[in-house]
Amino acid sequence: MARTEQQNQQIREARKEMIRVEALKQFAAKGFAGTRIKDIAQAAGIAQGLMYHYYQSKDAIFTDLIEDALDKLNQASIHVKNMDNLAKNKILYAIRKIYKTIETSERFKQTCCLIAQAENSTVIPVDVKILIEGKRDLPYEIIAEVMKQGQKEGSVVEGSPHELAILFWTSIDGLSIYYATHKNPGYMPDYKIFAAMFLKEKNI
Amino acid sequence: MARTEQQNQQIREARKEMIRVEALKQFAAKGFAGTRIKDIAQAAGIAQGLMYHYYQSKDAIFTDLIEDALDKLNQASIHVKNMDNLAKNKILYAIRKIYKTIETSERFKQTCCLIAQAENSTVIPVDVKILIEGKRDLPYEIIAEVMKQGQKEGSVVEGSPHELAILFWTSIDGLSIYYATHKNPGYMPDYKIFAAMFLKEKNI
DNA sequence: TTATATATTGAACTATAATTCAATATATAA
DNA sequence: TTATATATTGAATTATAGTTCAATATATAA
Repeated sequence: MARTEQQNQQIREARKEMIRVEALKQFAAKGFAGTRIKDIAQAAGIAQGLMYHYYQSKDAIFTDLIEDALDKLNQASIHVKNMDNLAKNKILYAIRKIYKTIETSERFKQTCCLIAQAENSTVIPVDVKILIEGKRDLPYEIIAEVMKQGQKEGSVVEGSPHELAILFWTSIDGLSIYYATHKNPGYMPDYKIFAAMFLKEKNI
Repeated sequence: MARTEQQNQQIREARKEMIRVEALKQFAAKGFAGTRIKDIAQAAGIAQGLMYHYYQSKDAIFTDLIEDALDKLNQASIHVKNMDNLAKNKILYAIRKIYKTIETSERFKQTCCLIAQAENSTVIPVDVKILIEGKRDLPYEIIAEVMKQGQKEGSVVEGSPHELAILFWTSIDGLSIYYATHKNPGYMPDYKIFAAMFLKEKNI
């Protein structure tokens, strides 16, 4: 016999993780169509053929990343939804958290960028389209609900909660794409400025 | 002899315009890497080979579109810069104009989306990179100047004018990408909500 | 040390997309 | 009508990228 099954599992998972890390970088920066398997393999320091020992196809890597990213985003959204607090504070918490994490975590920034690109792209694998179809709405719905709550509480500006949610997420998308591709800045603009779009009181 | 030179010129320009219209649609929806020459030709109703009678390469079509788009954006920015008015009004005018035009003109929406994608993509032809390098800054600079003017006049919120400009354009980018790829809505959220991010007074 | 299961490589293969080109169609000046 | 310059086609060619595979390396249980 050779290695135990457990050892192999461990190696397998470590390699897959390496591939995922590099693939995320590439997909976030270049989009699905613009990313080359060759480049991912090169960045991960392995032969191109080895990619297919761990992932069935380019589509499969992308699908894996997207599924993981959407799940994390949804989990975070649910966390905001379940907070026992004023809508105003939920909104401020969410924005601060997103801003802070984009600033401090390269991987999170790339993840935001990946989702933003995938949700707005028409040239992604059908599996991914279906995945997005099923998981995309929750963050929009939750933010819309929080906006509605805030309007009842008098802290959030007037307007369709759904439109406010679109404004919220599209602005986050735009920012994360910008900061994922522009190396220089590193720091994000003050989150309070962004929050002012939704909150009535300026003194936050 | 056959046709006069003038007649040929006319045909040539009409065909190029047809190609540009369809290419813009495709590039805006799929990005540079995700767009196929075959699809542009098909959409334009011509043989694939004919594309190369009018444009040297896929790169050349893209470059042509980007140059045109950047020039239009810069012209519009200069128009805002030269307005003899309070910063507050310049900002409101700019946002209202952009929102209104994204709403009413498919082509403008696609153009916004094209620029947003190109400026944030690392997989575009080098010529286009250079083009963007040279022409991208003006809209950012002009909005930053207007923000500074507004801060002096007391109408614009505190914070680095440059950061405010980034927030301005990345949010526009996010929105235009969203509305270019999601067919259903058609109408944009109220521009005043977006404007509230930058203006101190809520009663606009 | 040896046997063996799995990891790894790199070249071959296949699929897809960009580009070229020889052949043909077309419009108009003569 | 005819000659001819240019438009147009579609198939051939070339380039690029994804995938497969036979050969080889490696780690460890026995």
